[in-house]
Amino acid sequence: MAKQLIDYYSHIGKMYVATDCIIFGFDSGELKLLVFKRRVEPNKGLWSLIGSFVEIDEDVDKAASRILKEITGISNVFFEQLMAYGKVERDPGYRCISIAQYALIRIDDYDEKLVESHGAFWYKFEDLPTLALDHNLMVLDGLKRLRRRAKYQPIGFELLPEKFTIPQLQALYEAIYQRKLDSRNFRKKVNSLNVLIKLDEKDKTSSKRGAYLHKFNHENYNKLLLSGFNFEI
Amino acid sequence: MAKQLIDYYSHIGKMYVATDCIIFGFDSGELKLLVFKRRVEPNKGLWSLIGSFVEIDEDVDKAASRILKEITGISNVFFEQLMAYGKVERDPGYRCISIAQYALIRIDDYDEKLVESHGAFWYKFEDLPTLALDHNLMVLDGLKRLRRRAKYQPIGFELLPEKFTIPQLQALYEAIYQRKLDSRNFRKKVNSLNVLIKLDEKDKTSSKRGAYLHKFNHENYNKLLLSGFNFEI
DNA sequence: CATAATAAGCGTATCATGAACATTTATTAT
DNA sequence: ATAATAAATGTTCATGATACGCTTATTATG
Repeated sequence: MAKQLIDYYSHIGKMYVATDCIIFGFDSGELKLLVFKRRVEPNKGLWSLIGSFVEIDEDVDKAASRILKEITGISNVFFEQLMAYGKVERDPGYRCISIAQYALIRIDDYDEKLVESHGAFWYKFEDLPTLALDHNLMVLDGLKRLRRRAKYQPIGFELLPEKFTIPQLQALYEAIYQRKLDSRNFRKKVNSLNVLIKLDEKDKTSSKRGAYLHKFNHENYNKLLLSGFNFEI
Repeated sequence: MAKQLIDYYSHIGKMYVATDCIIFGFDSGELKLLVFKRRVEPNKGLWSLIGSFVEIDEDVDKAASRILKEITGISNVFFEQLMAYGKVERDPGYRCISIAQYALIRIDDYDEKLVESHGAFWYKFEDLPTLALDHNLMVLDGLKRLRRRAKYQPIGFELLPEKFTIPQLQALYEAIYQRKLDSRNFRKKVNSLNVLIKLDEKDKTSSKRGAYLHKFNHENYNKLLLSGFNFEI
């Protein structure tokens, strides 16, 4: 059988396989994206998504975990595969397909020193420069997916700190959708989901009155997921 | 620069890259899937999705087109990438990642002889056997995607012949969602979209009275897509 | 030729959900 | 004491989803 395998596979070309991470963060009311200066050709010196080749004995998703851990210091970052990018000419160096992943991180969680030491930078989403290879396309596709997902799962919660206020949550959704939302309707929708636990603490950084902090109720959230809900806003 | 490229890439393992097609069809009220008997190890003889390795100078989506053309004889089949499957152990032969695509074909369109000559077979979706490698997982993921997509685009139309009746369309959606739909509400919804052209012909194969045949209005459909509609049923 | 049988086709009432919109409240700074 | 600021809350209206029963066109049959 081993012989037959070799015969069958041997005329086929092998390729490089990479995975690139579209890392979304949220900070001071702005949606941000983590990028770094590419250190290798092609496109050396250009801003680029953070990625790596997939090792021959490594699962693709493990490779993404590894990259995310390396650059942010966090080991359980929320990420999910977007799709594979497989045009022949996408990388002018060698034939290389890339599997894009999009990740959401709580911007207060990450290890700032570590990020800086890799020459990485949180770019405001709107000001994003031209990125290496087909990375701008990946980012656009990633944002579309983030928007679509945010409608069916309160996925945005992943981008906020452990404790957060309703106005902060609203600002996040406004950043994701790039439009203003009505605060009364937003509150109503969020509360109707029963996935927030109101705490007795207030956050007074943005108003005199202060806004109540909330925690995420993971148990109710999981129940909700199973029953197939809708977070259209 | 060439030298540097080689230095950089040379320590990385290359892999086989394949693409596998989840081909949905619809026939006599049943959702079906096109599979064939695998002719190579590993899993030789098992039913399998139809796939192929991606050539070194071939785009991934071109490879999928090629496969679909080869097996069905149709050259503009609707298909879309699902995602990449990249577990190390997914193929016990060699390290090989696969990019799954899901395709929808009008079952009356395809070239029956050609399909048979490849040893392919339209399996009823519910009766699907164990497939090779991780193909059952791909199929499940593909169905989920099909269902999700069918809510936002009348994607199901792709699975019907040029001319079809409303009851046929309803049966298709019932097959996709595996539940009965109310015919009055279904009609109302479909008609409100203004994407069907009612013809003067009737199809009498399933009733004495006969049901009016309809065509798909591509122009209105494209307008609708742009305005971002919703086909939730 | 009359009648039975069958699926196609249509309309209405009710309910749930999203959208629009203004005022009061808690707190701090002056 | 007052002004300033953002947080918090409730109601109405429109739209779309769901539930539900009756009529119609046609063929087969006795």
